[in-house]
Amino acid sequence: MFKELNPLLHSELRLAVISILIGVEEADFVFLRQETGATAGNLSVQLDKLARAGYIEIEKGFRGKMPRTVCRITDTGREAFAEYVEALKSYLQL
Amino acid sequence: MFKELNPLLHSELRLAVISILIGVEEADFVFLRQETGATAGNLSVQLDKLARAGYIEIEKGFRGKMPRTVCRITDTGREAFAEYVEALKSYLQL
DNA sequence: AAAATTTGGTTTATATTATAAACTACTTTA
DNA sequence: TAAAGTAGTTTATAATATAAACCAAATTTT
Repeated sequence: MFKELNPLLHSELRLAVISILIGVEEADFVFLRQETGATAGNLSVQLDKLARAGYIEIEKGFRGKMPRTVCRITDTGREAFAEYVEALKSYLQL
Repeated sequence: MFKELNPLLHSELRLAVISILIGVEEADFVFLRQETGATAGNLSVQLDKLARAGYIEIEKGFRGKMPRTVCRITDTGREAFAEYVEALKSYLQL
């Protein structure tokens, strides 16, 4: 009846991050922070969880002299998101 | 950009319960347990949270000699669910 | 050129949540 | 009448989300 909701995606902030990354080539920490309104600490933790799950790739570099963390969604992440949306539909009758 | 997700509804089991109750006149504890696959303890706790929020009504009675807990969604609950679904759409681009 | 502030984060502590395990009270069956 | 089942509740524990505190380097201010 109800499909299981991937707990890694069933989280407001992580879902927002994935939702952003789905639509763009890449996004950096500052941008994600602005778009989601999250605190830096929270964002840092949640990005790490997504990366450990293999749903996103995180690349740390520099823009000029300032550190810059760039995120990209992976194929695994894209798949997981699609499944999550399918599962949700069983709850929302969309 | 992203709408806030009502944390009371953004929970797998509570969402399943509301999803069931949206579609029926009423449902009892045993039925909800079967449909959701939840443990009795978990269901009991989550039903209580939904009731305290005014999202469902709980009526305790008897069927013959056995206790029977019947649940019904309220207008408040229906509204909250509709808003939750709308909010979700901002994450899922549905 | 120090000192203070800002930027871009990470780590750690805390509060909340979800969940299962343990328990209660009563009923049915052997 | 003892054992097992039914219908739940309460409590303990583990997992989670989140913010607060922190850090290092860069930039700005005085």
